[in-house]
Amino acid sequence: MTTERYNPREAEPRWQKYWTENRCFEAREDASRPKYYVLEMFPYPSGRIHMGHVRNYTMGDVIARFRRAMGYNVLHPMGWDAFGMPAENAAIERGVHPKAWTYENIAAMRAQLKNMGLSLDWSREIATCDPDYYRHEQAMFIDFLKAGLVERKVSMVNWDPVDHTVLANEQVIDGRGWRSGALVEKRELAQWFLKITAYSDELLTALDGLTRWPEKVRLMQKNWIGRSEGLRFSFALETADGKPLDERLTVYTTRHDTIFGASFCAISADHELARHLSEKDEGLAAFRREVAALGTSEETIERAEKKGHALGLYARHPFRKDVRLPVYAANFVLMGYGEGAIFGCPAHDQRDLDFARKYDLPVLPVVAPKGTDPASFTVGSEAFIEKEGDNTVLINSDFLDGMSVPAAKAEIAKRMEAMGIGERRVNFRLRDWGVSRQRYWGCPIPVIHCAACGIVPVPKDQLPVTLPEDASFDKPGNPLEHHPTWKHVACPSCGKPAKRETDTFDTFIDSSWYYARFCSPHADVPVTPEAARYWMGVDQYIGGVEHAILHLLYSRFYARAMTATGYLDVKEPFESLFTQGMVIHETFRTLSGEWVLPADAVNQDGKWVHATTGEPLEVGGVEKMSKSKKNVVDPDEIIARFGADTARWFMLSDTPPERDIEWTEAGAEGAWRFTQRIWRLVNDAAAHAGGSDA
RNA sequence: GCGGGCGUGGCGGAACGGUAGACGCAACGGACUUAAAAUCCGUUUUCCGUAAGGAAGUGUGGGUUCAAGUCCCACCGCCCGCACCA
Repeated sequence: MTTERYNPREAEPRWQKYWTENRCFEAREDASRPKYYVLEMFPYPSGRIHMGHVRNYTMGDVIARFRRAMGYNVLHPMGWDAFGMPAENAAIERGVHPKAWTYENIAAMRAQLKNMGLSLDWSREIATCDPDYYRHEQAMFIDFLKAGLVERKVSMVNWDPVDHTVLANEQVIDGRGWRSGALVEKRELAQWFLKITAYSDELLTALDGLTRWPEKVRLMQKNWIGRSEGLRFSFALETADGKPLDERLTVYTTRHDTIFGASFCAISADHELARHLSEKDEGLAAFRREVAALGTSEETIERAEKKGHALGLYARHPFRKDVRLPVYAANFVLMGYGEGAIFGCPAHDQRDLDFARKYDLPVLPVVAPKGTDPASFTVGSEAFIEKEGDNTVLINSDFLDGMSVPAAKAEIAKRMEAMGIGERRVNFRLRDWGVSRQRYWGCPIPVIHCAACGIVPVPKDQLPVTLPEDASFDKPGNPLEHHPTWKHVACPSCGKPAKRETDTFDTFIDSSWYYARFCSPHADVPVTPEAARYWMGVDQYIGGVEHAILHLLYSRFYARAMTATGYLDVKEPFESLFTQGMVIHETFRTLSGEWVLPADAVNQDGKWVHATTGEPLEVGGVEKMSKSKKNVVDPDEIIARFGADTARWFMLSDTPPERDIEWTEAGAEGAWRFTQRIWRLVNDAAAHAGGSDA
């Protein structure tokens, strides 16, 4: 029995040094051994690692070590998702250059990760803000452009009139810019889009093949893509006094069975027809402005009352000669979905019902439970929506009477197709991916706008288009736009003065292909075919569920786009996905509501008080670690006190990896004792075996 | 509103329809120590009982079954995602 104790402060650096010096974790392609690619979502270099990183990277590390022990050739790389707003905010607030800020943070975090004893291949480290990384992103974008996977179009954006920039939906709080506090406007802006919708169907159906992904994530993506089967058809239009118009009104519906219950049509305020008519109708123009001012945040949508503005036009009912439907511009019709126009059937759609009650439109039920007397079946303030399994039939619907809903849909579709006014159509909720950002700290979009030649891609031999270092951040708006010289270039096509695109890419692009770059991080192509063939796809991907849709969907699209342009030959980048739970911790606050560090809370006779002020404290919930709630625990402190192995052991042993883990002082101490026990066990066994090599 | 998930000791959590609470943490008792830490041994679902033992018990209420934490129905609570998508 030894009385020695394990000293991580001595042992951990010694082993970490050994691993580095002997390049223990550097991966090389080796066709004679089976490969295993384990990847954790790479971090944003905020400056310090947090407990979530510790948990995430420990899980990946254990898998990497396990697979190595099994004889696999393991690739386990690390890099930095290094472009983004916080670096630019630091520049605005503290005058630090985003590049300097970012690389300082990277250095600090790299040291922290090394202290964690992770078996990472640091020879493959990449940072997305490195021109040697983003030049490939630019080259691929140009090829995507040629392949028709990129589009420039005008779209509605959240515009901050004070900061002169587009804001993401998440940056709009209560209709105001999160930074400036200015009321956000909807504005039309020409933006670059990646045509992810070209893959809607495939991204959806291929989900079934991702059997090693969490069901939850697959379902979330499925709902996000949002496939619906319906009918697109058009109404003949006429004026109030019955004069027919040349143009027709095209709508999209999944409830064509309810056509006999239609009592109005509604178009989006942004619909072409509404724009056109508003030129001569000041009331309509005012209505459109009102809708635009409302913003797009969830709360405003929820609170907004259904409102419309009658256009003075009427749509002829396709099957009832005596019926015509008033056409409105309405605030609840979205331009981005379907045709931006609907027919309203109030009896069977709650929104349509609210609208009909407000404008006193007829409510005619056309679907009812089987056996109901059509004459006595009425709809009050709640629309009758049939649920799956309900036994319902069509009523008040001429030739559809008595049919089931699916039969009625089929009949209407058939008739409209025969009449040449409609067609069955599959619609998706998924939109194209707007990737333009009016920001400095991102990858420059490699195109040039020429008055004569239009949009001209930067020739590949002139890549990368690098960011100017001497940008200034003292004015609101895009520093690239303000830069005195950077944007002025000669057109690569005609040589005349032209203007460089000053928008940069959405940083989600950077993270949509980094997994491929890790296969050959120093190559002069995005990824070499040999390396990709050997290492791709990622055998185990690990990260937070908060990326279930955006990052993981974009990456799936990007792999397809790269495959379509010959850069890759893999459609699904991540063969197996694991989403780990969050790290949570107790919270405390004073009676006046200020958050207090858990370390400052002490329990006196069953009551919590502040350790130094003695102020009584309220116990808050156990919540995700966040600076604002002051319940973060710094991994560095834990590693300094107990060593990395203890922190790692606690993260793995306390709670199943997919669930939220509560960080507790007692749990950490328990993990520390356990680490000691293991060490003694091994040390004693070694002593008995006649040697000691701790 | 729509979709999904989860409710078991003080805590993390185990239980092919077959002894509920494995294993671990914490806590408590004991040993060792001048003392503490560490370590080792033991106790630990709740209630009654000195004990032997008994009773209750997996969010709530029903049901299926020889047998239910597990299967079915209804409800309650919490969490997550989407949300005026026609």
